[in-house]
Amino acid sequence: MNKRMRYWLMKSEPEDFSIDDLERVGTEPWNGVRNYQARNFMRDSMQVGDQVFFYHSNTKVPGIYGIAQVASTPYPDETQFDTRSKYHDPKASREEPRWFLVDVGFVRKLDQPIPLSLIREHSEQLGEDFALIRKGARLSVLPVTASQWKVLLGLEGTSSNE
DNA sequence: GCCAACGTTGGC
DNA sequence: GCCAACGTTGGC
Repeated sequence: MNKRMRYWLMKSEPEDFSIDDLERVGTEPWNGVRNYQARNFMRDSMQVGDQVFFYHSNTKVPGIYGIAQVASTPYPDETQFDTRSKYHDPKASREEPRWFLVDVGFVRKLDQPIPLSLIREHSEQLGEDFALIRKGARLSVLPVTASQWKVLLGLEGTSSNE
C-alpha cells in the first residue's frame, strides 16, 4: 500500500507565517486557504509524508525558502467557523464545512533560498504549464511533479547572477 | 446563465 | 504603492 510520494508547493506570506515560524512550532495547520482549487489539492490529493516546497510570497525576494511535509490527513479548517477570524466563512457550517486543510511539518530550511527569478530562468525544464510561473497564476497550493521537484532542488545553492 | 463589479493575489 | 490577472458575487 505504499503510494508514490507526491510533491507540492505551498505559498505563505512570511509576514504572516514564514519558514522560521514553522521551524519554531514544528507543525502548523495550513489554515486560511479560500480557493477551491487549492482546497481540493489538500482535501483530495495530499497524503501524509508528501514533500512540500515552502514558498514565500509577497516579499522582497519571493521564492522557495524551505522544505516541509504533509503531517496530517485533511480535516476542516477551524477558522471558517470562527466569527472573529478574518478567515470566517458565514456560508460554512460544522455540518457542511467548506474549507479543508492539512497540517504541515517542518523539514528543513534551504541553505540558499531559490528565488522566483532563478526559477523563471529554468522554465524550459520545468514546463510552460508549471502553475508557479504560468502567467497570472495565483494558486497558493499547487502540485509539483517528481521531475520538477528534482530540477528545483538542483537550483539550491545556485547563485542567480553576480 | 451571463457578465459587470468587486475583491484578492502577488510580482514588481 | 501600483496594477494585471484572476476568482467570486450578485443583479438581471
